[in-house]
Amino acid sequence: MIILDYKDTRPIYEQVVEKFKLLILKGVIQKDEQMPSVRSLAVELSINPNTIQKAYAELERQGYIYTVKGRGNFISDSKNLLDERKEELKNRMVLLYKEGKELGMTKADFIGRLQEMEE
Amino acid sequence: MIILDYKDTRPIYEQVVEKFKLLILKGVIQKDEQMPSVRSLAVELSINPNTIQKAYAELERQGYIYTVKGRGNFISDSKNLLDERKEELKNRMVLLYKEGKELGMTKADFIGRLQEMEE
DNA sequence: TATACTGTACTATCACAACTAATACACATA
DNA sequence: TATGTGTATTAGTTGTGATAGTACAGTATA
Repeated sequence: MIILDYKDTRPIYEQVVEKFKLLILKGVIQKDEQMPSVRSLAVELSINPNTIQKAYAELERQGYIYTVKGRGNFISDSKNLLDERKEELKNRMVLLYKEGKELGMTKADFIGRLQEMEE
Repeated sequence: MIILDYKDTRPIYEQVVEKFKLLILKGVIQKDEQMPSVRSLAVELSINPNTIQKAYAELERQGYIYTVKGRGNFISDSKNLLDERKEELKNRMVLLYKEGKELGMTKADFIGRLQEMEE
């Protein structure tokens, strides 16, 4: 279901969180579907169950999944999460622009680069 | 000359590098001007000289400053560096856009947000 | 009820990075 | 020569990421 990148310098649990966030936001895994169990995913990825546990705890904290003790972890409703994520991306772009502005760049510099890409 | 943010989770030496890169690119410190000495800056920021040393080594590696043993660290010519930095910012924005595209966002979403800002 | 799944909690240990601390050495210059 | 530069080295502290092992509690089902 997910693949780890060992060249990536980020912590493993962060990668796991990131991958699942994408799968959930893109709708690949849907509302109330069951997540792989902590132990099975640990075996599949050849890492320690505690690391998966940490990733799941983070996903729950951020509202992406919910836990039912003794049964497993399940996907939350991601409608609002998707909108929040889109806002976050736009805000990060504004921060980039502000950084560029300090160096003498204009909106047109950024917009131009976007427009010259194929959609 | 610079101020550290202890709420920032990044390493101190990275913050020092970042702050000086901005000062140099913006022309606040100019070509051949002298950097504060490792020891004096360490005292000023109340951190260890080795940490400053690490930051300066990184700045030199990236071409922002040059070292004269026994005399001090001095600012390099930043003409090309500025252009490179602008390119880097535009590339980071492209990455943001690609991330958003996976979630169903369009160029217009990003461009719109930029345009509704006052210049 | 017994068994086998779930998640959760805790402790111990290892590795590594960031940072501090102290010291020593080499070069430049007034 | 004295003082201020950068550089190098070694040692120790702290925090984080990850592994390892164990134990416990809730759920489902044969």
